[in-house]
Amino acid sequence: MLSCCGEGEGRPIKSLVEMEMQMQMQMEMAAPRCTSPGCNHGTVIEEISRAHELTSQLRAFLLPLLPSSSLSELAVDHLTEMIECYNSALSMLRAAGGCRSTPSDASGYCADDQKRKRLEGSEWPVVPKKRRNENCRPIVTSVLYDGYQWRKYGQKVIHGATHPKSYFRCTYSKDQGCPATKTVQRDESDADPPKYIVVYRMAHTCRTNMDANLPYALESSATDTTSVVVRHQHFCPPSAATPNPSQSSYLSDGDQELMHLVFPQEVPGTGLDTEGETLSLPWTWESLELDAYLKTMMDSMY
DNA sequence: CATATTTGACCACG
DNA sequence: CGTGGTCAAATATG
Repeated sequence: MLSCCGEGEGRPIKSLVEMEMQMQMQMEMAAPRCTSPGCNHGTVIEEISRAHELTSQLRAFLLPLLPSSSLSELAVDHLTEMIECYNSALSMLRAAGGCRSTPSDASGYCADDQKRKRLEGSEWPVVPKKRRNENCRPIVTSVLYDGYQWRKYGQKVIHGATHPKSYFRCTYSKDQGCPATKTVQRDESDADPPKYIVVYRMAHTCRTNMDANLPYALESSATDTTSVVVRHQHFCPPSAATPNPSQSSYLSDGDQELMHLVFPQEVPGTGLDTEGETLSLPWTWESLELDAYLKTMMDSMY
């Protein structure tokens, strides 16, 4: 019934590789344009930001589809690495061109390796009461689902900001000592769809998502349906996997609107109502005409 | 009962 | 001392 691990197994991978190549080409083409006289620096940043956003969406959309295989992990790794590259490129461009950066972007992009090493050997939740903006990865995106499971632990009204900032830590922070945290704050602009400034701190050390799901998928490998269902439970956006609003990491205080970010309006049949309270899920791509949607995504990049 | 969110308090940084 | 990040008790939900 669900063909995620069936005959269509190779298709997502193929699409993924093709799209990776195209997006990398776009990124390579965008950078040189930046150096030409009269180049609109902001436009280049805008284009790369768009590519970054689309890559993030692509990764989120493909996670539930990929079968459990080393090739799938490789593909996801590539996508993740691409996102990192976009971040790096954006930070370099912003630093070089003095362009507007996000509020938390003052120190620019920097890898988390430093901080990861610093935290090695320490026990959760030994984290500084207050962190600086060092070792953070600010991202401006309209898609909040990033494939990880987050637990909200705080919300603050930030001085001068219209919208509150939400604080999330990895769901497995206690179980596995994963130090990953992130903050999400809606951008001040009235962009449609609304943009969110997501600041990631620390890298995930937990084995979740792809890896953590492998045992489940393998155990139920006898029936593809079960396998897929389990995978959906883990990969679904938190708001979808946990219809209970109080158990959603994204639905607090005015964040109801975030629901559509997980299920973009271009994707039909998500079963979401406008209140974000009733979900006719599980979320399945079966009726989503993935190919058509991916094609639309790619077309929008050119 | 287990798990997740909410929210006021606390605390460190600048 | 103001601000932002985190804690933890209260609360909500299945």
